[in-house]
This record gives sequence, structure tokens and C-alpha cells, in this order.
Amino acid sequence: MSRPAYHHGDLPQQAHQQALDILRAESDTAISLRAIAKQIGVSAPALYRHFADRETLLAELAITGFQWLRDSLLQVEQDDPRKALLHIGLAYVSFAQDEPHLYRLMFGGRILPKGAHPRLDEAGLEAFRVLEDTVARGQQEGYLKPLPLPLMTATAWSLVHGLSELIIDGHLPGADAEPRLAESVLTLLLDGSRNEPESHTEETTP
Amino acid sequence: MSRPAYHHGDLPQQAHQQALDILRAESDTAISLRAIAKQIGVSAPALYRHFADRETLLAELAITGFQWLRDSLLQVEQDDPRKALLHIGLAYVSFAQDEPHLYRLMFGGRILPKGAHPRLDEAGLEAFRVLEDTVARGQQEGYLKPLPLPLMTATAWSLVHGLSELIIDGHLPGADAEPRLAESVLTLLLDGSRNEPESHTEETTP
DNA sequence: TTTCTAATGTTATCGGTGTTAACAAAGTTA
DNA sequence: TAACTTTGTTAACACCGATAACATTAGAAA
Repeated sequence: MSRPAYHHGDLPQQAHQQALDILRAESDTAISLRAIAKQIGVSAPALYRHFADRETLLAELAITGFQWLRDSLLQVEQDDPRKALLHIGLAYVSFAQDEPHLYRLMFGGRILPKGAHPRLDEAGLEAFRVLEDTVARGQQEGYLKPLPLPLMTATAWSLVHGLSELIIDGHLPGADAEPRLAESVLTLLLDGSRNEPESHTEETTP
Repeated sequence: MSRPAYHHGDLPQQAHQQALDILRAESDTAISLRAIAKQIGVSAPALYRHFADRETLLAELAITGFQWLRDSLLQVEQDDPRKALLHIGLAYVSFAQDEPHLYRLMFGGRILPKGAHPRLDEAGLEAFRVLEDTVARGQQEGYLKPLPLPLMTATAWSLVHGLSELIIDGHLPGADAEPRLAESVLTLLLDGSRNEPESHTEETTP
């Protein structure tokens, strides 16, 4: 358009979107500040007015990723404890499948070192809390075993995270042929985590 | 000895070791062919006589990593099914904790794309089979539920893989304060995967 | 309106990377 | 010895992130 303006006005937004496009199409390693700048039609150092460095730009992508993940998990209805747990697990895995490169960026500790971007850490924590709350509710309603909450959430998170990564990386070839694999895997853990009041009713609340 | 020979004689081995040292000390992104060459005292292009490219060198590191992992898993004694399953899980997580950067390289689908290095894929498969065999044995001996083997192995692998990654990325802060976290997590899945839930083994959760 | 300042661009440049081409030396074999 | 293969070398290309020094503009202050 007729916008040869010296001040672009929308550079951070557009850079963010460009980086996200590249991430989705290729991988995080393919994200180059120079390429982004050229695509937008701006000089490379201009980006440094809005992002401290390349890693910070990647961190912002990961932050929006965690927000999307959180929103997705929040949309799971929470009436029945078992259904809530199963569906939140499925939503988690689906997110990873839909945004594989973004998911790897969010959790690739190698790419974004953990203490380096406080806002990123907090965004991750907020998404994690949705999962934690669901597990806690499952316990409060008596559906899950009354084991320590950190233990149960660590187990649940490990399973969905591991499953997501294995599927994304193609290590579970049955994932496409068997779309209910995730459901079966989650069910296996769920059935084992159920509280069975008739078999043994000891209260070992922490 | 220290002979400034034109032909080095041990270049691939030394390059491999150098790369491994750098990987352990920093990360895979820190591995630079030029730096390795300089350290060894050879020109950078010399490495291309022994490695097709940088990625192939990384793939060879990952291959040895899978061999180590497999060896580690093979050392778990297989008499009692429950003990075997628990200890193979613990050995798996311990490997990841002992070699975090190597583990990330082995499983970072972003770094080493899956179909690109056949020897790597096979090495990973051979390590995986040790886990699969242990699960199969647990089923044959009647300890685990008679569910489809791919489902049970996918579940077990997801859990140990997810747990490993979350621990080495620092997402489970209790991992250091609670060294028995891995054991508790694995026990939770194990108890739920048992074929006959009436027999009570001893309590292992703190 | 005019002026001053902070924000936001620019070009030039530095040091670094993987990789290839062209060439040279050493080892191997006929 | 002569031919050939292997394994090194230097030079160069095309990128990359990042910084310094400078130019332009927008917006508040006078």
C-alpha cells in the first residue's frame, strides 16, 4: 500500500506472526531474524528495538503457546471427574498434535533455558495449574486416590507430556492408525488411579 | 604420540569424543565443527572426510546414547515382574538425569528428524525393545493386565519419557527434594496396571 | 507553532557458523 | 616405481546474531 513510512507501526506484531509462520512451517531453528526482517521489508537491526534478542522472540512465541494451551484446557467441562480428567488429557495431546513445533519450543528446555524468561515460566505455570486443579477436583470428589497432589499431577503431566512428544516425534507409529490410542493410554492410567472405597478404605491424607 | 602427522589417524574417534564433551558441558547447539576441529588441531573441512555433515555427527552421538541406554536397561534383573518393571523405569529415568543433554539430543525430534538417519532409528528401536520385552514378560507372567501390548508399552514409555523430560527441564521442582518421586510415579502406574488389584503389596509412598 | 527528546528506523561492520571447491600430501596397491 | 585412493590443506561463499554510529520521525513541552 502507500505506506513507505519510516516508522512501521506494527513491527512487533508482524515479526511475531512471521516467526510463528516459519515455526509452524519448518522449525524453531529455521527462524532467522534476518529472514523475518527481509520478509517484512525492514532492516534486521530494526527488530532489536522490539526484541532483546532472538531467544526473547522465541520466548514470546512460547508464551502465546502456553496461553493457547491454557485456553484449550479451560474449555473442558468439569462436571464428571472422570470425564474431565480424560478430556483434559485428550485436549492436551491434541494441542501438541496440532502445534508440534510450537509445543517443542514450549518444552524444549534446550531452546529456552528455564530461569531466563520469567514471563514464560509464569505462562507455563498458569497452564499447568489448570491440569493441577482438575486433578485436585478429582480427588476432592473422591474419584481419585487420596495420594499427595504433587505426586498425582506429576504422574498425569508426565503421561500426557510423554505421550505428546512420542506422538509428535513419530515414535508411536500407531498414533495415526489408531486415533483412540491417546484415549486408551489415558484410560489405563485413570483406571489405575481410581479410588476404590470397597477394597481398602484407609485415610492416608497428606 | 604427539606426531604432527599429515594424517591424523584417529580423527573420527576424537571428533566424536570432543563433540560428546561439548554436549555434556553445554548443549547440542554449542557443538560447532570449527571449534571441534580447532580443539583437535585440524582444519574444519577435514571433518567432512568422516562425517557427511554436522547433523550426522550429532546422530552418531545419539546412536551411542541409545546403546548406553539399552545396556543400562539390560542390566535390570528380570526375576520378579513387578520389580523388573519398576527398576527398568527407574533405570530409564536415571539415564536421562545422568545425561540430560544427550537424552534431549536422542529424543529431540527437532534436532534429528526421524527418517533421516536409519542407524539412529534402529538404535532407538533396539533400546525400546528392552522395555517392550519387559512389559510383555509382565503380561505373560500374569502380573499386568492382558491389554494389547502396544498400548501397554506406549503407556509405560510415555510415562518414563515424560517424567524424564520434565525432570531434566526443571519442571518438577520436587525432583531433587524428593528423590523417590520417580519411584512413586512409576508405582502409581504399576498399581493401576496390575491384573489382580486385591493383593496388597507394601506401601512405598512416603 | 516551534523545539526538544525519545522512539524507531538505517547502514556498516564484527565475529561466528556450516559447507563446498580446488589443491596437496601421504598411504596403498599393481 | 607409478597410479590411485584417502585424508588432509587453504580459500571462499552464504548465511547468521549482534553491536555501533547515525538518520528520521512522532509526540510532548515550550
